Amino acid sequence: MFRTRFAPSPTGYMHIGNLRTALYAYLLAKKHQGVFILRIEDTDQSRNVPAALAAIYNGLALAGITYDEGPDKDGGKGPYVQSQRLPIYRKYAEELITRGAAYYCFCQKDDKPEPEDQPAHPDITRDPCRLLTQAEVQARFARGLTPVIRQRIPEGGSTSFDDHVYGRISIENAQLDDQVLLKSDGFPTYNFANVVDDHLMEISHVIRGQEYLSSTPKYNLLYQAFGWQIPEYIHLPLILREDGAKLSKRAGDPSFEDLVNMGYLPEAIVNYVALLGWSPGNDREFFTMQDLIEAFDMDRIGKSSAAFSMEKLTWLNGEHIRAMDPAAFHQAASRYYAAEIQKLDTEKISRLIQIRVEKLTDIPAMTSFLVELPEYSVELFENQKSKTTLASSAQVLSAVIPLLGTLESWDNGSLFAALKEFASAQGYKIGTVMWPIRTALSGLPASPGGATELADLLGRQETLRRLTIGLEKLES
RNA sequence: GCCCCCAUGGUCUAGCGGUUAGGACACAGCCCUUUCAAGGCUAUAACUCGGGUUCGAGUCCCGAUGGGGGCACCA
Repeated sequence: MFRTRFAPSPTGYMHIGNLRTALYAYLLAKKHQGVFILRIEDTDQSRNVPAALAAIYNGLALAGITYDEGPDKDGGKGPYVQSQRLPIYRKYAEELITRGAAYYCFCQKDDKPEPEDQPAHPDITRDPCRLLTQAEVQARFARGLTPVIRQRIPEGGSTSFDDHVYGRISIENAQLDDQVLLKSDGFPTYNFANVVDDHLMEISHVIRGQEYLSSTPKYNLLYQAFGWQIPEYIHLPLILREDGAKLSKRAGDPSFEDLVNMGYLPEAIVNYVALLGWSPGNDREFFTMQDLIEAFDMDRIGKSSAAFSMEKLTWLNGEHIRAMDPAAFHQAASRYYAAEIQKLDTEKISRLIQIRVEKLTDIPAMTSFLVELPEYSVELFENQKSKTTLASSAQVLSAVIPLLGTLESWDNGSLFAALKEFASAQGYKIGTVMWPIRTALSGLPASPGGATELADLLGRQETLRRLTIGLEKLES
């Protein structure tokens, strides 16, 4: 039975790296008809942000990642919030002491220099409390001191483990710190809570970032001390910025929610992120969540870190937008239409722009000309490819205004037919007729739709008004 | 500083001892076309460097270089 988990700490928002970790854990579970669990790791009281919990729930929901067990979905292995499991950690930490794999440490926090004060990290020095006798420990308790519980790392030797993506990793025990398992505030550290919970929640595959690679031996020592079965490890390569730096909110790198607000489709982001560190082994790049579940294979996760490319995401987003059902796209696009645009036929607009939109946030700028004709220069009427000049444009417009004024039906088909007929009757290349009209209607060098499509959208009255403005520009 | 990991075009990647080193993004050009986009085609662009092993290394081994990560009563 595959049981995987996503175990974020509620510190703010969903990073891209977190999203991918959650996604892979979800995909692996679903691929094997397993169970995906959400566990909240809120053991650092100083870092908890109340709203962050909501961000996690929203983020997962938005991404389409659904958990089978979690804080609000009891699967019999709860509670799924670590701050609600304090007695459990204490019990197991004390058990570790009896087993000789941990010890009480009465040193004060400030006894050791802060990491940043240490210019270069010295070799690991063992904590003096390691040697405390039972009696000495009792004496300190009697004085009212509250200790932390530290892991007792074996003196010599080395500890190894097998990682699904990185293979066998081996570290000298001398490199391993006697880390704190239970803090003086009674909360466990990540290092400990993780091991206890993964065991108790029967997690079969631990999926997490590569930053845990070198501390994993410490966790294994814990599993061994308890006599617990060690889970499969799947460490994921890091996601970097394109300049090679680490992705970080502080450096302005967007979170998952930020990207959604920037006009990216959650499914496109999920698709893109899935490809960062994993490859299906063929040339396929477009995946829905269902596709991913079917195609995902943990053996195909790569080892080297990947750079997050906004450009490629943007392209993939365009692919997803184009692949949308027109009705679905219209719905997604609707909230980006300005109030004045709503007076026009927005369904028609949606059909026109769907293949041209890369991000939903492109929509306002792409459509604003429909409401207000932009100020434009008369040179816009000159276009080499369409064989237009200021003179030809003036001729075309003056002839076309009366023609369209009396056209029987006003729709794209009729408009196109009428103008095409006009062009061939006058011996014009079709572009020579269409260009000045499109230009006068949009005031732009490029527009989402051709002359007749824009005319259809704007209606007869506005079309004639804009054509007249264009003609006046040409004649002045 | 010590330890761990990684290394194919600018970016994401395929490759798993014998390939004209494949695809995608981006870029440039052409075609299509009522502008743009989309689509189609073409071009430019890569195995970090040394040593081995082998008849034969992008692929295996060692080293160097470069990059990343870890070394908290943070996760």
